[in-house]
Amino acid sequence: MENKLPEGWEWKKLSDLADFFYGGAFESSYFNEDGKGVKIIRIRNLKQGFTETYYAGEYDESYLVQNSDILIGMDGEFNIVKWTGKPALLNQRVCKLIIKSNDLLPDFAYRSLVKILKDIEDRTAFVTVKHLSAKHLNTIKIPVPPLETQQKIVSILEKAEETKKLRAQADELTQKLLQSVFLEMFGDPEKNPYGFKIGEIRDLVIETQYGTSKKANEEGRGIPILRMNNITYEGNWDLSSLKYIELDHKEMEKYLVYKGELLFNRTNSKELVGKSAVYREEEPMAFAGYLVKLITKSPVISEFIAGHLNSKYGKMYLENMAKNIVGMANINAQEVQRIPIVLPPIETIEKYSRIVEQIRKNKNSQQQSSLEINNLFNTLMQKAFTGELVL
DNA sequence: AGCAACCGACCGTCGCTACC
DNA sequence: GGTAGCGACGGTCGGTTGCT
Repeated sequence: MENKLPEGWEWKKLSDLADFFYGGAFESSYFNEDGKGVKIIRIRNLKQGFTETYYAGEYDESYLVQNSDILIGMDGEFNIVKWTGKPALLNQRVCKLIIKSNDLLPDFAYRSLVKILKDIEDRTAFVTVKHLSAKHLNTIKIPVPPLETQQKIVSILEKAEETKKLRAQADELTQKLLQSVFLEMFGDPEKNPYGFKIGEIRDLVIETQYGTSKKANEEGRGIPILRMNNITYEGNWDLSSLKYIELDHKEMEKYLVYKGELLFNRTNSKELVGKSAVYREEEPMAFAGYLVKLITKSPVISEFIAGHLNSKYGKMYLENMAKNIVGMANINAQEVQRIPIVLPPIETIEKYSRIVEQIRKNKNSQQQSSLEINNLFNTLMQKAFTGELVL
């Protein structure tokens, strides 16, 4: 862990350069979400996507967090964030870090701690959730270069992060491009500006099949089986967590999906029901019972239906179909086929399919470059704090 | 085939206890 | 008396099963 550092760098104990303040156990009966009192920072608030909580009771000023203070979550994930916003109260299990030494830039400390905490988290034993102790925080040592070097490293990492963000934005744009190509070629289905014939999905489908309800295994016995979490909301495939299933000859005939066929998620939460994607792998896979397979006249038609179902209009239609159901929403094989769809000439559909394929090819190479950027970023992080970065 | 209850993994938070 | 440590409660969510 404590490797050799270059000239001018030094391992220093964080507790010598900074003070830790731990949050108090504020009475939860004073918690509210109506904005009464002062904002309180609980562990969940170090992550995005949680509603803000306020505390309406008495408190000591020393528990207040100021803008740009560094906060560390001590339960569950050991998150670290720079607080932005008005002063707020520090709840129990959250720690505030105040750099007191002039030899350490807060931003440098913040960035080096991201990795250090991740390493500690990886090594922490746990029963239900991981706990970070104050004792442990006090033993943390960080490599400290001269101030000038710290500044350089911080600005390099900020730039690298910016690049990562740009890449992510480009990926998002590609997704939008797919949607606008559909809209451009076939028009808003509600208005049907090109005056295409309007039909139903059933007009394009030869046959539908439900998948198998047999239990899957994770050990890799048998062939891979597609489940609902393998289809993303956007209609792409995420094959990162596959399960497997053993099928006999007869079941193989019923429960395999082949290249160019369309899969539709029939049971899920209201927002996610109806996720659909065209199967694009050469080797067939099995599919689970909550997916419905639509066999169409040709792969280009599958692509067109998927484009329709994944368009803004398609999503809206699906959500309305499932609107009266509480909890798990359901759309069966008959109902999918009754969804209205424009029926453009086959030449237009073929052209659409060719464009989609081209965009997907680009997307794949983009994903490759995203991966490379992420790897580069990790290497950069690694090198930045061991002094291997040439500045 | 349709549906909802059930299951279990996940994990943030509570609050008891030991210790200074 | 206050704080740090930590076991476990219980909510949530994705997925599965079993009843009709």
